[in-house]
Amino acid sequence: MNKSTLYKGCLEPIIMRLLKDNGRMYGYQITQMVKEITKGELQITEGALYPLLHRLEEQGVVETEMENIGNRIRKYYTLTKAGKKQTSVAMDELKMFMQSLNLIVNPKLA
Amino acid sequence: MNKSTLYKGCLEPIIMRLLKDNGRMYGYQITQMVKEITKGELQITEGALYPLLHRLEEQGVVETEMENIGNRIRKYYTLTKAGKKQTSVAMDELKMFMQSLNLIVNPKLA
DNA sequence: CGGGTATACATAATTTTGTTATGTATTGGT
DNA sequence: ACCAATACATAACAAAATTATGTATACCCG
Repeated sequence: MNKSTLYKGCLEPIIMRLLKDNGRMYGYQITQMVKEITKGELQITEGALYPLLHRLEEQGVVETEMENIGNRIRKYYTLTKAGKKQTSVAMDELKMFMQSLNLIVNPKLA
Repeated sequence: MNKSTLYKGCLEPIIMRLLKDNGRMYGYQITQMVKEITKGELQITEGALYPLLHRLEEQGVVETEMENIGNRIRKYYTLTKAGKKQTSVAMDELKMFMQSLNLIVNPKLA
């Protein structure tokens, strides 16, 4: 009965959205921002995030830059041009989905 | 790029919600009602629905009755008492999740 | 009357995707 | 010295959906 499983399927568009808004982000930063924005409701696990980011890179949705912060490495992700287009589409779909969810959860509005 | 994959993880609460609203439903009816309510946006596949219903029955969330319609059989599902309680919890979680999604997709409201 | 579509169930093989666990390594506070 | 936070990564596993398939009745159309 773990509520966190709800976002299965939505994780990808969520990440894409954050990247679109913030331009350039690294993985850990994404997990923290999601936690912050949702007041701790959504917690993205690293085991879900990193493989997803790698997949998006393979697909040409994002591109990466490494940056050294002191002796520590950060891997920054940015949406490619194609990735931005895909994000727009994904956002439309996500919004439609949210409306659909709403219609089901809130049938009185029908 | 199938938008339908978005509801992965939300299917169970969606079904529970419909059962709570409509009292007694059969599988095919559920697929049709979801399609109708969401104007064709959400299409639940049978391969996802039936195993889910069976799981819910095993877990004591729903109980079933067979009914003969002509020569055809319908299997009706109803929430058990425990199932109704779980549905309330699931709805709270789903609403929280929807709010979280909103915060991410609609950051301007922050 | 034959064929396609809708109704209505079910399940198996496969794929996708997330959880859990683990590993490495730096940084900073106490 | 030690623990928590930062920051990456990946492997083993589990859950849950897709896709494909199967069975069977009912109904409409040409």
